[in-house]
Amino acid sequence: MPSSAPPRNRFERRRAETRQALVRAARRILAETGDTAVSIQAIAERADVGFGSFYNHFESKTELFDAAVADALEEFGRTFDERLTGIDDPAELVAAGFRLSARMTGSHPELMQVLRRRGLEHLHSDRGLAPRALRDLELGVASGRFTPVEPAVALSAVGGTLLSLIELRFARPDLDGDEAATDLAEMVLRMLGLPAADAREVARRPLPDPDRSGSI
Amino acid sequence: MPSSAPPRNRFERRRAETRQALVRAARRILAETGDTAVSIQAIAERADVGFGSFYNHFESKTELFDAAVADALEEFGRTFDERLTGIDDPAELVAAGFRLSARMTGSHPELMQVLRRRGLEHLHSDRGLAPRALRDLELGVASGRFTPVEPAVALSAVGGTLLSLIELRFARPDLDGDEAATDLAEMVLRMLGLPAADAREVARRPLPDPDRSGSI
DNA sequence: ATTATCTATAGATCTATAGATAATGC
DNA sequence: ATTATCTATAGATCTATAGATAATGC
Repeated sequence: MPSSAPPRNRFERRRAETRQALVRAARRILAETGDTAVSIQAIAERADVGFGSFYNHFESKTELFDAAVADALEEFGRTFDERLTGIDDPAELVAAGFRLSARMTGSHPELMQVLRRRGLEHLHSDRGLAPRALRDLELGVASGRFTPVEPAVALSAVGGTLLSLIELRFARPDLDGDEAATDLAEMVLRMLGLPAADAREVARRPLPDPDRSGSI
Repeated sequence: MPSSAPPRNRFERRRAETRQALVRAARRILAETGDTAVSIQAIAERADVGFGSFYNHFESKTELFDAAVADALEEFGRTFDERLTGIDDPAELVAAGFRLSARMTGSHPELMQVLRRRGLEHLHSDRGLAPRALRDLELGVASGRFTPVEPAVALSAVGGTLLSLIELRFARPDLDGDEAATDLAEMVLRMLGLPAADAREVARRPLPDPDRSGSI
């Protein structure tokens, strides 16, 4: 996958656009129904791309949908990078991540639906967000802020709770999302070993400003 | 669904057996590949049942797979009932549930794989385990053992963590499962508001004996 | 007589590819 | 000249049903 090489000429740009159209269509389908048995014809139509073009880019539906999930995960990670860099207290980072995720169910619903359906199976992946989360958790333990525990177990706890927050946002839109996220973040910080008072305070620190970047 | 009426005569028994064969085949397929696009023909073969029989019991694959998930959830709940009745401290109940679930990935792998793939979408269902878990969490809050919080948020936290424990057991079979479950249970109890020392103690209480019931 | 299962099959749908068409590189 | 896209289609596969077969109820 030459995802590193940016398109040089018009050929490559057009090719990349067709591929992106297919990936975006797959993301929409994943978010709306999750039905990966949908026909390649329907996918191509959704992408507004000739039917045969599919085979210029992917060998199977599985391959396409995997690419779509990877694409969503990457966008999720990018948003985290944009919005959360500069926070170096691991506890605050966890809390901010929870609250940012809750807000993203409103601003990036399609992306979050994909995560909702496919996130669990990437929790212990060695690419994407998982390794970074692991590192932050280990950092928190090393600095004495978190109670020592097997890193994979801590990752499970935090990741599972985050996914269930996303599920909660979609399953119970009647609840106040930001409040739920804050409460859950506070709970997660207690889980990681922060004293109750600290957990309460850290979970309620204001999120960093969106800077000049658009809407979130 | 006349799931309440037990089969009276040989006709009804045979009919129920055919249906069960289809459901069990669907459970195996869900556990092994999760590929719900598999053909009805392949399902019928797997169940060792004539192809046309499928339509005597289900109108679509979706209907069959939903029944298979419901079947798995029910078995999960039944096992909890058998093994955890008699525990009335909500904190101990949560901890025992975590450790029992971890063990079940070894003793009931197929069942737990189904849960792994489909559990999240049933977290806030109004049938099955969710309502009971909600009740226990509310009980814990009422008795002062747990810190007060919106019940659905507590359910998200506990359920999400449990699902990620199941994921962890399958993704990292190299880790000691019972130890991971105990550690995670301890963390969840802290999350719910137990003091660290209490959480540690409760999470390590011995599980109730399997009584005369077979192997777990 | 009734009911469920099984086998066979028509018709629909889907996949993968071949060949024509259109756009750009050099 | 090269390359990607698009259209058309052959062949494979899948679904849903019709009708035959087998088993039980009464």
